[in-house]
Amino acid sequence: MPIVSDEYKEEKKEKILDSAFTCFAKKGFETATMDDIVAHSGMSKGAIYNYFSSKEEIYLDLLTRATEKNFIQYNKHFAKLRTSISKIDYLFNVYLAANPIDRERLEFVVVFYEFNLQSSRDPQLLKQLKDRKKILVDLVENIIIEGQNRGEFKPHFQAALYAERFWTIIDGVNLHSVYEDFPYYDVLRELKDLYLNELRSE
Amino acid sequence: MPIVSDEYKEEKKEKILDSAFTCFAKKGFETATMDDIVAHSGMSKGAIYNYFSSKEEIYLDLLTRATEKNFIQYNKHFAKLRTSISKIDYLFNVYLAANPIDRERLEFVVVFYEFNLQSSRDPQLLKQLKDRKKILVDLVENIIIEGQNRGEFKPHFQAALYAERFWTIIDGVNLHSVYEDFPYYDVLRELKDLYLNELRSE
Amino acid sequence: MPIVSDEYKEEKKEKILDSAFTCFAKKGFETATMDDIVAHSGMSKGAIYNYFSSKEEIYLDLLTRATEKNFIQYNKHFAKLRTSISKIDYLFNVYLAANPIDRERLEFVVVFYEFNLQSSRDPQLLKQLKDRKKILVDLVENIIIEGQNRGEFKPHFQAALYAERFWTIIDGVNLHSVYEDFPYYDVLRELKDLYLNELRSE
Amino acid sequence: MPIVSDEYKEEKKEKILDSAFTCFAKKGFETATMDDIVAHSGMSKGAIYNYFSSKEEIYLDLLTRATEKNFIQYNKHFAKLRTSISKIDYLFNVYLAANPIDRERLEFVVVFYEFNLQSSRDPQLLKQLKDRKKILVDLVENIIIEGQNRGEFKPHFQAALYAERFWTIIDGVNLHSVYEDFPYYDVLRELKDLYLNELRSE
DNA sequence: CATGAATGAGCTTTCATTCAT
DNA sequence: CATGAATGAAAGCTCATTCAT
Repeated sequence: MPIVSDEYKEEKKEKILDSAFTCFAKKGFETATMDDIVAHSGMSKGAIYNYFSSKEEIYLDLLTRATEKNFIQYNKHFAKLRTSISKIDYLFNVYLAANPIDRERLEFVVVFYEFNLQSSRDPQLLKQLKDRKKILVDLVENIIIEGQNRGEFKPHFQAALYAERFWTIIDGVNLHSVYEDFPYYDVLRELKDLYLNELRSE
Repeated sequence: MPIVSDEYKEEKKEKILDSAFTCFAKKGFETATMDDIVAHSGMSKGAIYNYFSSKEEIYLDLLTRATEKNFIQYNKHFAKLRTSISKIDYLFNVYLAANPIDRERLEFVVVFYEFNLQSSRDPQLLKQLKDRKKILVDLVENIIIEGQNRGEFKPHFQAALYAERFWTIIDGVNLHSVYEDFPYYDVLRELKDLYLNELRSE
Repeated sequence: MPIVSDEYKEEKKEKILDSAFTCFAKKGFETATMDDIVAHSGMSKGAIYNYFSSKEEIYLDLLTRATEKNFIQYNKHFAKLRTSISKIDYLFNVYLAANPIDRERLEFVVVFYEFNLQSSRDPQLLKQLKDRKKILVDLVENIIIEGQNRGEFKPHFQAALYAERFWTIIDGVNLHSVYEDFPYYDVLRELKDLYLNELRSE
Repeated sequence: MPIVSDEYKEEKKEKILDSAFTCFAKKGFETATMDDIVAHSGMSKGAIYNYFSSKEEIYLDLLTRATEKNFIQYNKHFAKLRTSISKIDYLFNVYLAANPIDRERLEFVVVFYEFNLQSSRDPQLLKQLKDRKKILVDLVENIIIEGQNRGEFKPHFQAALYAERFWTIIDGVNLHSVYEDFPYYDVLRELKDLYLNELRSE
């Protein structure tokens, strides 16, 4: 008979993660302190350590959840779509719909890419990161293969490579969106058209 | 009346910057300590503070110089090239020639992009970064305009936008090279062909 | 009107003390945490605080009970013995019978002597410790006096001093048993013979 | 060309060790804090960490030095003595000369034995402790062998065992000296006479 | 009585920076 | 100019104790 429900605990965890995200976004992982998170969350230091055993664990959980959330969201939407082309189209549109100068989105991008870079120094983190990336690459790769089977896409393309290219483009554009006057929408729009035109069977 | 020559000073500065780069690359800016730099450079702590007034200043100088060095290198090479297309080709080749799994290159990439992301939090850094980026975008933009004037490239393309796209691609590919098994060469090769084919006048 | 019986309470207390002893033995008083005791006992933190008001109180109770237990055990056995010499003999034999490399015994020794040393810093603890020691010294002293009255022991010996010497020997040997290869049995045996030979009337 | 001399550094180290000893003696190793040592030494926290890399290292150095100091002192004095008996006599006298209620001596005893007990939990510490003990046992053992060769001592005694007994006695007496009214002098005196009488050849 | 989540003072340790030599 | 010992404000984390449920 637990004192509090699992929902209660999950809520607390999310509250901590929310505060942590805000702090990491504002200052970066290294620079943000546990005291920052304590102050922002309004919880006590001990309480936070009851839910996470280290600052790094918070960081990891944050990223894991973000990935999962996106993945679930994508798949959920794909269920409503018939053609493969509309799925790729949808993925591009997710990023095209984003407001490149939206503060919150930008913060997320920064925290997220910093994590990527940071992890290049830690084999354990890198492993996790690669797992995550594989999930996303596979997602696109499967759409492409499906599209090739359905005759929507050129059959001779290497699906895996083409999937890699998709995320390369997305990440390149995202990264550049930290520059205030980057023509995010125009560049991404063009790259999308290029991507889809090349892929489509004539 | 300075006691030591400017050359001497410049040499010392470069020695510090070299060590600092190695340390930042290995551990990241926050995690690398002044003691690391002291140990790697073989200089004393006081000596380093004679040339740079803070760890951050070292970081900034490092990035400024890196950009300048690249810019000078590019321009130097362009002088030998006649056609605009060969210049764009050269720029792509610089990155295609890079060994994506070379440790040192990867470390540079990581330090460099970390700096980009970090700067999103500091208006002063962002300003510097944007200046730097403008130099690089202008570099490509000018090549494109030149190529349009020479009839090498399609005339109706927006040169600025197309230049932005160039760096978006490069940065996207670079960023992904932290994943050990990223097909760096294949993805970049394809993106290059796509880029040039679209640009070229028929 | 207590809700639970005293037996119930005593049982719980002993359960806590058992766990606490194990934890103190394994890590030492300072290093062992209440969480360790909670984990080992399977009880809740609140429950433990219902029976003891602090970690220190647990420690004290533990030692008090250990002494009492020994004292009672000794006296119980003495009832069966006729001569004074056999009583001293018995006391030595208790320690000779101990396995010097037995993990549990060693842990008890360590916890016990740590407590002694710790108490030298706290007048209140020291008082308690001295009371305990007096009980043990008196125990031996009384045996010696008894033996002198019965003509078993040399009459001119100062019983109190000789009793002190007994425990000095025991504690010295115990303390050295933390060194793995200490010839515990041989040293104690010799010291016992010496002790008894000197004491015995010719 | 170091900024400060080695003597300067050694002095600082000793200053830290002195303060640390006082603090450990007053509160015990676990309870004494680095802030205590900082306050007592008058040095800054950083300065202390320039000389020792952790609280534990200070503790270890303290004990190592104490042992060495004693060992050197003993040997130095032995050089002046001719007979083996006078050497054993000297060793006993060192402890007989000690004032059992001297605060400083008592504190040293407590810190020292706490270290012994603590080390029973840490294989690395235990190793160090056993090395130290071997040195001291060997010291006495060699005197006894020497005395046997010279005809001063009974030839059939096991020197090693007899040396062990010596330190058992010393440690037993020392340990009991934490009880304020322990007849330290009388007990030790008796034990010394007993020890020497038995050892001496008739 | 039992529970275990919450508290927050306090711990060891780090490190950018200063400054006497 | 060079040196590296000294500084001390934080940092991440622990844990005895409390108390609402």
